[in-house]
Amino acid sequence: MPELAEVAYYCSRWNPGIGNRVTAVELHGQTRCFRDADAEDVKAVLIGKRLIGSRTHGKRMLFEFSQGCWLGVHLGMTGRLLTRETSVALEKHDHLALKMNFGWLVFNDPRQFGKIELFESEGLPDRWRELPREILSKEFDYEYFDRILERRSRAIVKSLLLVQDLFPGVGNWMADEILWRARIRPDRRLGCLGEKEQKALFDSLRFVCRGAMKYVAPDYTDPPRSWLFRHRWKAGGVCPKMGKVLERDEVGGRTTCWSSSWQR
DNA sequence: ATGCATGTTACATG
DNA sequence: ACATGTAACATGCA
Repeated sequence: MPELAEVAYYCSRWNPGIGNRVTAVELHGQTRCFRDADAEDVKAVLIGKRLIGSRTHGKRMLFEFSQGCWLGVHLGMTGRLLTRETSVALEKHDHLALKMNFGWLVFNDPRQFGKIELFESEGLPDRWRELPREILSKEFDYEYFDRILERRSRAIVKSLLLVQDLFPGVGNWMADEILWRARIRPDRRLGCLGEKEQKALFDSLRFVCRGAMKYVAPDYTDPPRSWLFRHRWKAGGVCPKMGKVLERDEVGGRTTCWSSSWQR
């Protein structure tokens, strides 16, 4: 589920913990979510620390704790963050739970494609110092975008949009939404895109990211019916522009939805 | 039972 | 070296 705006939403689910101290830690250290972290360290290090703040970058989240302690979270396919009241029991897929005075901060992930990381460093962890430009940042301008496309003429446009080092936060539904709005078929090669199409792709990329942050990030509200999003999964779903049944097939290894009469 | 899922990555292939 | 494709990861749902 979680792409750019969903990640921002889930990150904010832990806001109630900001300023509070971790009094206990429960975790399932043997699960895949701890493949890149020493579970015992996570437990030992976090107890007694105060949550200072959080940030996201694309699909990544970072929580800052006191004394130079940082918790990285990636939600994978089915991860989410939530809070639980102290009185309720933790659930099966609650792989990490931080106890605070008001309840638990919980990381839950049935499929375990998500990931927990622990960093101990004075300032921002190294991993977070050199990240690609964020799509909605001022530095992500057309010149930068053009340079990304320049040397990848053979790449399939949908696959390119999913590369996190280039377009941090874009996932499967956003990529389809972007291409639909730009009227470009997902299986096109970059090399055959015209100047106008490339410009449309850039505008659409920023539009979809901005819209996702506006609609989804605050409270997980779905985008409007004028977006492909609302139609893409329904059997017999129809293109909001053309009123014709949407196509669905695999492109670049991912299930892809597009409107063959609308996209060229 | 079968097929599929909004993610990432190691490995294979060209 | 580079670019793209595939399998694998683990679970739940229709």
